[in-house]
Amino acid sequence: MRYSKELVKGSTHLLVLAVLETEDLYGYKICREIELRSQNELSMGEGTLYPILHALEKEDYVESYWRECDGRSRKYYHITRKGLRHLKSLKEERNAFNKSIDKVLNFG
Amino acid sequence: MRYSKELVKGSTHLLVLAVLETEDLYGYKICREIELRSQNELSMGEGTLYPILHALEKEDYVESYWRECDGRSRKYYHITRKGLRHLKSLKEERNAFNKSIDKVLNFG
DNA sequence: GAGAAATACATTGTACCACGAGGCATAAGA
DNA sequence: TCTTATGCCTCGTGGTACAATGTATTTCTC
Repeated sequence: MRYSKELVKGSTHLLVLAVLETEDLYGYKICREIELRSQNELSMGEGTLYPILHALEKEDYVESYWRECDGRSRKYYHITRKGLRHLKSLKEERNAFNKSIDKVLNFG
Repeated sequence: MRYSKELVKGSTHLLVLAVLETEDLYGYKICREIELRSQNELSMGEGTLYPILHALEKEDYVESYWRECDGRSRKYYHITRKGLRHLKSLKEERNAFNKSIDKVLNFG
């Protein structure tokens, strides 16, 4: 990513789930979608994305299925209801965390 | 901290420098100050803080000096001009990063 | 039609970093 | 006296983003 590796941590699952909230997508397309939405300010490598997708699937936050299209097989990911709840809680955690940081930064 | 370890990453140096911007403090007090300012929503362990202070000093973002007070020796840290510049850039990076995340979350 | 670039999946090894657990010592309060 | 708070520090662990690498297909360019 453009940002320090450490800042990015903790936001990757959030980003992936947020993109999948809109529509089912396959891995490669998720990377492109994150770049598109962030106007190329964020870009998640595939070496980062695929392990995340597998982890999310293992926890039943997403489901995968293969789909043939344009004579090409792609592995699509679909966010589950559990995943939607998780996404919501990740967003809330992010908001609360940012507020806490702001308290320290803008104290007094 | 109350928050997931990963969210916290990338914000620790920012927090420490932000606290030192106001006044010189020693390690133990920095921990307490972060708790105070965040109303106990953030709490940095000493095992986290001290390595950070040493790293910040190594990069000339802070300077340390020993001071005797109340019959007790404490190692105070002072933010340098270089440290102030670094703090400013960390704040800017944080703002930009949050905006980028928001773009992905609130797309379309 | 040949070669390059994009598409698409994935694994592995590395480096970094927050944190808990410990260690040591002194001062204050119960 | 004993516990708690203060105050410094180190080390081992686990988690995680990422680069590097591998494989295969399709599309674009010359």
